[in-house]
Amino acid sequence: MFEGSKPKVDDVARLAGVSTATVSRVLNTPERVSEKTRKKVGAAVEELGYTPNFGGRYLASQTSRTMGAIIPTMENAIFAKGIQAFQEVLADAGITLLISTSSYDHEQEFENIRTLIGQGAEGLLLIGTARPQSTYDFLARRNIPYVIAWNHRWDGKHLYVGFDNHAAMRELTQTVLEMGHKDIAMIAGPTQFNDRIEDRIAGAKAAIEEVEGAQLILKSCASNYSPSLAGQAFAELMQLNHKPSVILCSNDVLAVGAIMQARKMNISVPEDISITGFDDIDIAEIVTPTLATVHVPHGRMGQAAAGLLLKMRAGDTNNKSIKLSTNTVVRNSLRHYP
Amino acid sequence: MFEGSKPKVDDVARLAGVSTATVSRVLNTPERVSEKTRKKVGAAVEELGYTPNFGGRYLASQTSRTMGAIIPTMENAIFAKGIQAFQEVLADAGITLLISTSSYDHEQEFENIRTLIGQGAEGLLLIGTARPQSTYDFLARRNIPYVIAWNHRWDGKHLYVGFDNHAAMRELTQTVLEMGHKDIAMIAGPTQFNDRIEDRIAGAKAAIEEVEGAQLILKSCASNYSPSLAGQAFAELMQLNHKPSVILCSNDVLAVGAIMQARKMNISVPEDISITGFDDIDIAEIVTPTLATVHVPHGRMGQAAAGLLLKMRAGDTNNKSIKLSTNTVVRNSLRHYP
DNA sequence: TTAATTTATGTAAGCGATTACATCTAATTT
DNA sequence: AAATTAGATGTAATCGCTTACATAAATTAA
Repeated sequence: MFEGSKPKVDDVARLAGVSTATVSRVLNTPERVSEKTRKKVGAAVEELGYTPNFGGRYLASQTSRTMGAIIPTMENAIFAKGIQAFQEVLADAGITLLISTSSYDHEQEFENIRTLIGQGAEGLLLIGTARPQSTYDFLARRNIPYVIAWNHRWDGKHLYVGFDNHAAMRELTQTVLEMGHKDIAMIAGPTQFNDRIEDRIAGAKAAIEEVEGAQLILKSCASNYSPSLAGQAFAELMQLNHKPSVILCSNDVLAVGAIMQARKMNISVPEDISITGFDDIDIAEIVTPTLATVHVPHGRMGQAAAGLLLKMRAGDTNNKSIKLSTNTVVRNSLRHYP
Repeated sequence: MFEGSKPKVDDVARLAGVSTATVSRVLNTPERVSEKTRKKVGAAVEELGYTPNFGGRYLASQTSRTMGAIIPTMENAIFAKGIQAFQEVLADAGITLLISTSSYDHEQEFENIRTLIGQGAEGLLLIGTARPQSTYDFLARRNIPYVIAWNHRWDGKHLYVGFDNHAAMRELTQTVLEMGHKDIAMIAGPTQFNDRIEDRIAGAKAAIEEVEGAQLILKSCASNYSPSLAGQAFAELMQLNHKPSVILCSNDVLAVGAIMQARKMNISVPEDISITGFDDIDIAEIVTPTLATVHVPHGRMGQAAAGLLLKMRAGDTNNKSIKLSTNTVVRNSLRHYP
């Protein structure tokens, strides 16, 4: 009780009157130990409050039962649900998840990858594809299984567990076009470290090019998760002579920023202008008017990513990317034009 | 490049033509190595893409440079900002953060604690005080530094980095009372694993008892983070003969649930009824009407918790709890009565 | 009953790093 | 120039655990 130091296998072994090997077996392969000793050892473990030291275990067994996830930020709800689901599946399989955030920075992401690998991560969840080739080379050289989530491409370069941002945005845009909109603006954050946004922009463009007379005004926003910067972008769009009738935002956070700004400026949505988002996070249904957006199955994506990594960890080499479907959700922020 | 196996100190040492001890010194105490060898070793590390193995390092040095945080859930934005700040401070100090979620379950939290300690966590961030004594005993026996965040009590039992939920709720309630409300309802989630909610309820009661003729109807909600269950609780309150003029919700998520339900039922907030929340997360300003709530400095709390744990890790034993101040934010969902 | 097999347990060699201590070289002092 | 000291590097023990192999005990077969 007053011993600050942690009990070790030897302590447990001594108390239970067995060898350290037996203690280890009880912990790792209980079926190989007789009922009787199993109980003795169990009692000793309990009494001492023993927890195996990860370092020793990892070193000896060469397996860490650990995986890593690197997300751009936790502040944004976009990743929360997916990561939560990811973690739950791993926890059920007895795997600990290490999470770190890269702040949308390649160097920091690389540092995080190094650290996680050093910590013994047996698999990595990465968000999106945009990162230097050197990072991929590092991963390949080390032979670390990883999956790319939140996006899906057909390039066959990586294992994806995500959705087709291009197709999803294209579909949403088609819906918008069918409603009669021709003058379409888009507020999107930086694409430099964010392939998802890049694909969404391309998807919108593709849809618009198919319709005669429709045109896109692309307005960039300095951040992908700052409602106030999106509000600023909205305000600038409203100063144009030829105003758009709808604004597609690259995600829900920006869309909400735009809606809030519209309210401030006494511009009513959707009467004066329609606004759409992407992701369908909680706020999409909370904001007034409710936000038309693209629904993304975040939970299922996290689960699928975990499942895939677990399979890879088990040695399964014949794995395929998983494409999840999204769907356009029309809500009050979007209406027919005129 | 094609070697799947990870390079080890020996590999680096061989390539650089030095001993493993020197490689280790370059990595950990570079000032003890001559400029020349430092460069040689650095080049070798670079060429091999070497990352020290955590297990070996931890075992030998007895220091993991790792801390753990256990939060009830990630789905709820309530913890995101604080944890993000916590992680940033740790990362700056070169400490890796391990995060796991307990789903508001004591057993699972205990399991997580064991795992994190096994992983070498040198400090733990826990949310709130409500957990079995046995968990605290375990922590004490192992001599693991921990801080309790998201709450602050004067009992001197733990190191807190948080705010006084009781006082904060009391202050909000006083504001409500000063606006003339007498019939006050409160929607609160389960208190069983959640001391913060318990304190908030007590705080509201304390304020109400001070005012003659004021009374509290406590309506419990089966979850602390389900807007729809809060909506249900709201609907039930609306069936009372003697309806309250204001509903205090134990957090913003529940408050938003109540507001949404009110809208569905064609009850207007705040004309027909006022609603308040707690936490001041993003949605408080997004929802219509904007939500009156208690502002909590989540970011500063995370930073302070990290700072405190770092100090404890450095051996500083004379640490004190940190109480952060909150403030009542009156917004449109709350108005004078009548 | 003895031999063969199965099952349970123990012994001891690593796993990959760090670090106390020893050694060697170079710089400084006397 | 010899003696002392400081600085750089190497040698080898060590951290806590797992596991291949060896051994002992229990069971089954012959």
